Amino acid sequence: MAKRSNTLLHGTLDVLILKALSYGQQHGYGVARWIEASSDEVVQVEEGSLYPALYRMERRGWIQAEWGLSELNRKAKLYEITREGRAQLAAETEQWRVFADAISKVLLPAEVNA
Amino acid sequence: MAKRSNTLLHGTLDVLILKALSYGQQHGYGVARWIEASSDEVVQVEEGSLYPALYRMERRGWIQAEWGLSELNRKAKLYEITREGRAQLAAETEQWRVFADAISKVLLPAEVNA
DNA sequence: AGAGATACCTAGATTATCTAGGTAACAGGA
DNA sequence: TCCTGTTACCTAGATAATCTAGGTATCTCT
Repeated sequence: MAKRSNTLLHGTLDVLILKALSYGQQHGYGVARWIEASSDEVVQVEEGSLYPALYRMERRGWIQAEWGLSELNRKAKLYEITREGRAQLAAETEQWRVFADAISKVLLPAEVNA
Repeated sequence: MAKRSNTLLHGTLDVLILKALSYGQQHGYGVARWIEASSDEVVQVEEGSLYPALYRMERRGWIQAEWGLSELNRKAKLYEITREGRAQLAAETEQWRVFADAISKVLLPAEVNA
């Protein structure tokens, strides 16, 4: 709805993709839809960001791809998270937790609900 | 301590600077120290990021600078938040809240403490 | 005299994202 | 049959923020 040129997304797209794939094999398009849906459409995944991210992550060994068919029987590249990817997911999730807590503490000092 | 090449910081440095200045006039170096201290050293503010950010924000009218003296009586450029800066601070704080909530909901679905 | 802290500045590299295009196949309605 | 919308993938180039790695100058303390 709101057009958000998402500078905040920087650095979080990878971990979101890993999270999506942690629930099972999925193709890129599906990963994007999953992220948008489970963030209540707050995060918009542009395809020009998505596919380069998938290549990057495959190159780094966090995910693996194979050609197959989507649920709708269309040609699709199916991605799977690797063991290294799961380790990365855990590490980045923790990093996010620490970072988000820190920023929130600075920005929202009134809401002392930790 | 940990060297964090902070890709997560992307987009949040500006709002942290605005927050720092919302408490009163301050020089760049002091802003950096304040951000680090109040984030419990989680956020490290590199000077190569800080000063370009200050210029950027002054150019956008969010802050205003004048030369003066620091608490230690050294030459320092003192920054003040403008009316537009306060509006920006409010907007970006709200954006952060929405974004952080969304990401946390995706990454930490077990912690349903909202 | 030298080290360390304070305070500022900048060029260039890096890197992730977005813009704005493109292909192809299929479904459904007019 | 045509046309639109959806699914699914891809990429070149632009944009933008940060980091690296230097630099200057002043002051204090040993």
